[in-house]
Amino acid sequence: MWRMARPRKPLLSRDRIVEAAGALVDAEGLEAVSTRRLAAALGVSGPSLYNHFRTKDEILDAVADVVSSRVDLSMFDGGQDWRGALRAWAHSYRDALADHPHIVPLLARGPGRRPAGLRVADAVFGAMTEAGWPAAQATRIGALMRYFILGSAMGSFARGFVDDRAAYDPADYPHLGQAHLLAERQREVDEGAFETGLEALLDGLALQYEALARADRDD
Amino acid sequence: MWRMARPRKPLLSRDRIVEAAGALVDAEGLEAVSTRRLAAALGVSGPSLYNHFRTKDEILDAVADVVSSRVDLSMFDGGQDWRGALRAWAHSYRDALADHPHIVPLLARGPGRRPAGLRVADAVFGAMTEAGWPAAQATRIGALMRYFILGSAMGSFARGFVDDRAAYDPADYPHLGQAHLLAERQREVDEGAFETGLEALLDGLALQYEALARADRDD
DNA sequence: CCGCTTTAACTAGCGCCGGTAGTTTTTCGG
DNA sequence: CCGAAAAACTACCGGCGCTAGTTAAAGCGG
Repeated sequence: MWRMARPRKPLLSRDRIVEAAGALVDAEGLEAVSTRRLAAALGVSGPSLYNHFRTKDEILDAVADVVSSRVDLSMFDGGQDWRGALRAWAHSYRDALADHPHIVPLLARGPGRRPAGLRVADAVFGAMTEAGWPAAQATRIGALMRYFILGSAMGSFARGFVDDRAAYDPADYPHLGQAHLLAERQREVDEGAFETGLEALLDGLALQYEALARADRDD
Repeated sequence: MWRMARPRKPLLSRDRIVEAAGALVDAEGLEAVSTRRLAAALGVSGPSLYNHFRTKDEILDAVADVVSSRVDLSMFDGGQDWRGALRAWAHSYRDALADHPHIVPLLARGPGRRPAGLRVADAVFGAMTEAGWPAAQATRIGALMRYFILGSAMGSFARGFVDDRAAYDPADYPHLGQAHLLAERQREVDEGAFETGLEALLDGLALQYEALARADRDD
C-alpha cells in the first residue's frame, strides 16, 4: 500500500454524500452527523467531503432539499378546488416531514435558495391566486399553512410529555392528571390535532373566501 | 496572587447563569453559546458552570423555561369566553417567542419537565374543558395551537427568502416574481399570516363547537 | 501523445467544543 | 471544632469543523 491520491474512479459524489447524510440523520439525528462520521460511513477520510461541498451546512441543506422534493405538488396542477388542493398538499407535506423528522428544524429556516423548497412556495402561491385569492392573501395562506405544518412536524405535542406519573403533580398542574398517558399515545394525539387543526384552518379560510366573493359581487 | 479556590461569596448562581445565557442567546444565537464563552461573560472559568448545572442542555432548558414563564395565562382565569381567551393567549405566546426568537427551536421540543411549559399546557387544557370542550378535543386544541404558534415563531416565512432578484428565475418559479420583496417586508408578512391563520383557526373551531353543542342538545 | 491544469483523495494539525478529574480553600451542619 | 460538602480552579480528553499542503490520476488543448 502507498499513499492514496486521486482514485481511478471517484469514491464520492454529491449525490452519494447527500444520500449517506440523509440516512445518518434519519438513523441517529442531526447532532449525530459529524463530517468524520459521515466520511467514515462512506469509507473515506473526513476532509475529502470538502472537495464536493463547501461546508457541512451545505450538505445538510441538500438533505433538507431532498425532503422538500418529496412533497407532492400535483394537486395544484389544476382542476381541483383550492380547498381540496390545500388539504391534499398539507397531508403530503406532513407525511414527507414525518418520514424524516430529524431534518425538520433545518427546513424551518425557510426555503432560502433550496430549489425544491422554492418550488413548493411557488406552486402554492400560484394555485391560490389562480383560485381567485388576492396576491396578499395567497402569500399569507402559503405562510400560515407552512407554520402549521412545520409546527406539527417539529413540535410533536405528545412527545413533549414524559411517561412518568410523578412528573405531573396535581398540586402544580391541576388539569394534567392524564398527561403521562400522552407519551404512550403520541401518534394518535398528534395526528388528531393535525387533522382538527387543518380542517379548522380550511373552514376558517373558506369563510374568508366567501366574504371576499360577496364583497366582489357587491362592487 | 495564588490559587483560586472556593470564594467567600459565590461568584455564580443558577439564576445568574441562566440570565447570562439568555442574554447571550438573544444577542448571538443558540450556536454562539458555548460553556467557555458563557463562563467568560460571567467572569469565571468554563468548568465552574458544572457546579450549578449538570450539562449545557440543562442551562438552555432553564433559559427556555424563562421564556415560557413570560407567557400570560391570566385570560384563562375565568370569565372570558374560550375563543377570546385562546386569541389573547396566542398573541401573548407569540409575543414572548418573538422577543427571543433564537430559543424557539428548544421550546419546540416540548414542555418535558420544564415547569413553566407545563403550566401553559395545564392552563389551556383546563380552560377548554371548563368551556365545555370534551377532554380529547381540549388536548387537540392545545396541541394544534402550539403547532401554529411555534411554527410561526420559528419558521418566519418571509425571512426564508433572499433579497436578491436573481435568486428567483421566473423560468423556474413562475409565480415568485415578487419574492425578493418579501425579505424587506418580513414583519408585515409574518404578522399578517399569523393574524389570518389565527382567526381562521378560531372560526373553524367555533364551527366545530357549534356542531358539538347541537349534537348535545339533540341527545 | 505530450504536458499543463484541475481534481479528488490523503495526512497533519489548528482552535474550539462539552465534559471529567483532581486540587484547593471556604463554608456550613452537627 | 471538625469533617463533609461546596465552589472555584487547572489540566486534560476525545471529538468537532475546517484549512493547508501533498500526491497522483484525470482531463484537455496543441
